[in-house]
Amino acid sequence: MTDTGGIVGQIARIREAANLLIEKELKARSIKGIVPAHGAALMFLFQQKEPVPIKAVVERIRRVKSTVTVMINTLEKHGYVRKFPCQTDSRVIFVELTSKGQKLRKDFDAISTLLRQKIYGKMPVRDREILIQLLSEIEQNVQA
Amino acid sequence: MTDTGGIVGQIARIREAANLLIEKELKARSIKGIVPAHGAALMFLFQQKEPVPIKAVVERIRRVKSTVTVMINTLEKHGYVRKFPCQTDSRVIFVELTSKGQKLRKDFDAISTLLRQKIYGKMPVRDREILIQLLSEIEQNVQA
DNA sequence: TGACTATGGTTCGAGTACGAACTATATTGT
DNA sequence: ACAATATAGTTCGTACTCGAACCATAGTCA
Repeated sequence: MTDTGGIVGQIARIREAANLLIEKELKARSIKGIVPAHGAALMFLFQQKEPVPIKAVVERIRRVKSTVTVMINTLEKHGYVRKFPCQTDSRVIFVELTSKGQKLRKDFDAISTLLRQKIYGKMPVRDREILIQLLSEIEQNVQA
Repeated sequence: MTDTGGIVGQIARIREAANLLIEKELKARSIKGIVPAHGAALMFLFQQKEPVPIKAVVERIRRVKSTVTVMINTLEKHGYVRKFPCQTDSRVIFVELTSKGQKLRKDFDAISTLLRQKIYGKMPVRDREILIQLLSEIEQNVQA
């Protein structure tokens, strides 16, 4: 976030404001122990029918495995997920949502929707499409 | 970062890629102990002719004072800034760049320019303006 | 089979980040 | 002048995040 005036600063500010809004909504719903950083992991777990290895989470959420280890532990400590070792390969540990974790789903969907509504406001659909398109372009550029 | 597919996820990814690029450039220049998060504080200090109270940094960089305290300490430990107490009001601590800190300026400007070039790539100026405009719009929306 | 390597997770150290509690010094109001 | 309050910074506890080192276990290959 080097250029306060530039586009990178702008993007950083938007992201922070979005996170703030998410935190506010979580608090409003009395959801304890969850922060925006958990979003990607929970989203991924919502989609799973079966327990998944921690490795699978690592691959999906673009975080280093040491980060995922402690994140899963935090989630476990708060009772949202459960961990247990794989029987056939004792190196792997499976994770799954508890019923308490499953219950987060509706709130997450609601918060996502709310966030999108708030962020776009009254922006016409045409402009939204243009914005997404231009963002895709710079996403490609910056990752290349 | 709840919606991986949505605009918030996209923005989060762009920001992360930008930070990665900054870190890569810092490493390429053998600059040690500096991370993207320091950017805003350094940028602010570059603009000052005189030492400034820590309070001033807090107000500028949108970080809580406890965060700034430790950040300044880290910067000090690495020799980029110096701290000393105010003579007239002994509650306040002044900060200023050391000569080592001053030397970062050119690198920061260079990295900022590089980042902007990379992020925009070959995008026409007209599109850049539209993008900034639309981002300003959602920045307003999300902060409201 | 037995050594070497690859893989899955955890641990550690350092840094960002926050909020709450705390210290010390100023300022204000009576 | 003194009590109450405001202000400036620090400290503490918790969590994310990374990279490096570390442990097991699994797989390979000679």
